Amino acid sequence: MTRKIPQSTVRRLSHYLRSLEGFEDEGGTVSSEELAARGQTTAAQVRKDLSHFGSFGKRGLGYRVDELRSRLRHILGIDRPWRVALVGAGRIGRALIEYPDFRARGYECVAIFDSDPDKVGRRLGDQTIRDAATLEEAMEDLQVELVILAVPAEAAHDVAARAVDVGVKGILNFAPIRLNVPPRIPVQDVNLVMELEALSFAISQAEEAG
Amino acid sequence: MTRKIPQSTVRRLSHYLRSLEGFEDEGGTVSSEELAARGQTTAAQVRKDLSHFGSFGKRGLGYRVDELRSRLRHILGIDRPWRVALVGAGRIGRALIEYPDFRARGYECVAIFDSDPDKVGRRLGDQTIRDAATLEEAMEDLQVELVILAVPAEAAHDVAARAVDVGVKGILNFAPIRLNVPPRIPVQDVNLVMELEALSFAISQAEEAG
DNA sequence: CTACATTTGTGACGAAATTCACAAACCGGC
DNA sequence: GCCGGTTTGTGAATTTCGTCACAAATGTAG
Repeated sequence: MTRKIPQSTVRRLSHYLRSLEGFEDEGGTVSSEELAARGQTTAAQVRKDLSHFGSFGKRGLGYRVDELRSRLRHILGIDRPWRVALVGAGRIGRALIEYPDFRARGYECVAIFDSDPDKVGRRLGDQTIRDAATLEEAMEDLQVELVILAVPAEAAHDVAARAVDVGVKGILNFAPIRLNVPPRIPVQDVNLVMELEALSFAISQAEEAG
Repeated sequence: MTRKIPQSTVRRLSHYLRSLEGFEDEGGTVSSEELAARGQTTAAQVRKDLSHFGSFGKRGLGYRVDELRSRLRHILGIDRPWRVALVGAGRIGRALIEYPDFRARGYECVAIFDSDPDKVGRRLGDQTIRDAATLEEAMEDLQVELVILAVPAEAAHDVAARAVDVGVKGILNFAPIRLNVPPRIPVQDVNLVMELEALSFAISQAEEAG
């Protein structure tokens, strides 16, 4: 029932959940048609996406909003808290950690590291910035599960390897390189330059065509 | 030769370019095999991706590094400067604008807007933050081509519509909603919550399987 | 209880992207 | 100039993803 799930399906699930959170009608139901309208997709796609994970939803009625919501949270793995560490207290790292939705969705920042001596010891959010040299010990103690990697490209491989060594389960990678970690460790790349380039590409294409 | 290009191809092109920039060997050549090794893909995929845009590269030899680099820049539309405006001078917008690669790649921030009176008039980077109410006039004067939209979800639709009205060509959207703009206007969504959820999903899946 | 109006879940189909495999092109050496 | 070793470019096969269409299930009205 739940084998190879397309990445695009996961992104849509996330989007469905976002739509459902805008719903106030607690006890109500929602049809695949309605979800599709909010999500730039089709009703069939919504049903197919959900069917990968079982069949909740009643024929003739639709999906119960509250149930679907908690199912999606479970599927996406956000029905439990995650212990997160930020490595690299630069602009991007800070922006993310102070992002209000971050904590609200169960991502709990339990440690922040940086290698810059000027930053070590200062506070950020409710954490004191630790020396990156103490990364292994601290991550093990604090049982960090997830690392947000926001360091320069040169340092990224090293940090990733060390984090994986002490049992981290996944990495959100802002460094513009492909990390070389064992395949069992999921890595999600976020690359703002790539997004900008995709945009300028699309514009250039549109100009040529039009 | 260059019709419907998959989004995944564009992302890979961007990645190839990043790899090539790490190359010092100016006059040298690189094979699809080598590019694939750096890019988490296959040699055939590299060749197929490039073949969408013509056939540069010499059989038996590979691709000339400097030529491929400039070709990719042209394809991605970054062989010319882009006039960019930032709307929303919050954490995310600031992080992006101060990102060193940003300007280095030809994205020139020519205006910053915010609706918060406390922020209007303050400086950010080399710009003074303008009142969002003056958006139309300023964008037209400054010939803004590209908008980075980093405002709360409630305001995003309105700002997007107004920007499109005064001739903006594309939008990099950080608001967690699907913008409702004419299809001729490319929109690139960046959604950090979605990335985190994709990551926790992948981890949960890996745990179930392993 | 029956007829009817909905809406899901899913197998069959079609489109799209990736991989395969190989002929054509190129270089260097002799 | 020709041969051998390489590597591209690309049609064809394969795999993956999205769409369609419809039977099965459910609620409602009478």
